[in-house]
Amino acid sequence: MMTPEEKSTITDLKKCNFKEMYEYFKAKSEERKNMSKEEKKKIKAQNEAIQKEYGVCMMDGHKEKIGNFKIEPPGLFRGRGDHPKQGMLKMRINPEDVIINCSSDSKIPEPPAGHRWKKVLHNNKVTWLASWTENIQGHTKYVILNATFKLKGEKDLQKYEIARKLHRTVDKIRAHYREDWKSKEMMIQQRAVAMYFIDKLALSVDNEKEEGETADTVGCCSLRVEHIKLHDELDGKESVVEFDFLGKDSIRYYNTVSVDKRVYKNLKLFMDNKQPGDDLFDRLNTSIMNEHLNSLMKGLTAKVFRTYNASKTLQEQLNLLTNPDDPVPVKLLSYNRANRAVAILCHHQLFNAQVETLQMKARKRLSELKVKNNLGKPLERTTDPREATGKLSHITTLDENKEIALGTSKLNYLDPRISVACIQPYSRSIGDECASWKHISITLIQHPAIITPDPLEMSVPHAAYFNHPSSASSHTPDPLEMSVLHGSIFQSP
DNA sequence: TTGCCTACTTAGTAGAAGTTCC
DNA sequence: GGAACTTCTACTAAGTAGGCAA
Repeated sequence: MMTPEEKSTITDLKKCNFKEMYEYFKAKSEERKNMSKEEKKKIKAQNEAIQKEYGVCMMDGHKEKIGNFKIEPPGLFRGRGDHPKQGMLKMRINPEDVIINCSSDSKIPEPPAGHRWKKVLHNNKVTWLASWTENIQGHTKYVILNATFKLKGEKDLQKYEIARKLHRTVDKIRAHYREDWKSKEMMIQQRAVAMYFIDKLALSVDNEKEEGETADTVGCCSLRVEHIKLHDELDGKESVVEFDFLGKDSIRYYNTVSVDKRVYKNLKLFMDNKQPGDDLFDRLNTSIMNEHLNSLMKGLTAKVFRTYNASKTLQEQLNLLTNPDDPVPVKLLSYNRANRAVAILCHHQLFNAQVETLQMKARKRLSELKVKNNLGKPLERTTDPREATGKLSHITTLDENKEIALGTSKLNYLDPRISVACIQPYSRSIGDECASWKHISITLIQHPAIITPDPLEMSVPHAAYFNHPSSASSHTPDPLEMSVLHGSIFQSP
């Protein structure tokens, strides 16, 4: 930050020499690297003490970890993609900017000496503990609990239950929107085509955002004419739609899809007499869509289709790829491939310069190891699993996951019960080799729900599935008692 | 109907932390 | 024992969705 005097002196940053700063930070980083074991230990202990004092709270009588108890430090706003506010200064937050939310009978946290809080609330209808408004976009930021907290698991369970409810009625809903393609009313036609895209392609929904305030990204409802091209025929397929747009986080979505003839015809109509920058679905927005969805099924919103199709894909892939007799490494490879199919569906990407180098190395090692094996084929069952070693499976996974991020779907889209049901048979068949379920699941899958099979030991996000009283309902089989086909939770009720 | 606001949920990235290899 | 590799986690941006008021 510059003072007014500095601002009048420094008019062109290109003429500044930042070498000293650069050297300073380089030295700092070097210093960190060269720290002795004792110093590292000391810092770790200090951090743990801070975590112990500020990183926990009591909620409904449970001790819960707080996710982000440290306020965001000042710095340059990064933003993703071509963000108009990229590089703006994110100001320091002072206690005077912070609202505290806690029970009226609790001990109100002390502000730092010489300061006071903006406000202290006692709102027990929300989950946040403190909030402030950031200066870049004027958004409210929250101090919230860590993802492992009880309520989060319960809400997750609800989310997947709605997805399962959708499964039971999805045929009807699909038939309904197919019928609506023929509607005389333009809004209904547009709504039905958008639903088809959301369902078939797992596009995100997209709410309108203020122009010039954020990067120019779109979702299904805000697609513009310039984002799609129609081909009567392409590569031997008929009625092909070519999508090309920037979605959430400015990740490019490029896809060519052969669509239903009626949809193709509708799209032509929607694009008629429009400029490239015009809305494709000009009569549609997310609240129209969600209101309609809720009338078809209580609790249904557009994003549920993504959850449903993701979990359904996992289950289908697991059924297709796994065999109860597979050895553990092969099982793991199959699980990762199924997970990967979901990540592809949901378009979760990984861009990292390091990944490229890692992949190259992995591929090299893979070709050395693979000679007698056929593990390289994506999404196919391996024919001779016994030949697979854990190492080879691991490297194959790495190789196949180029630019595909698996974590997001694991965390937000995959019903953990499917994973539990899938590896359940293993806990019986592996026997003494892998001493415990715990060992298997930690090695196999870093899935929040199945770090350990013991519901009483679970301290992870989806734990509520198994240890909350309401989850004892008929929809939530005890993982230890499950005798369902591995991976099958989408069965008829 | 529209715009705005609040309160979550979903998302990718950097780098710390942990593990394996030589 | 340290370098190289790999995984995990903190961080925070960017979505979704509901509610409310003009």
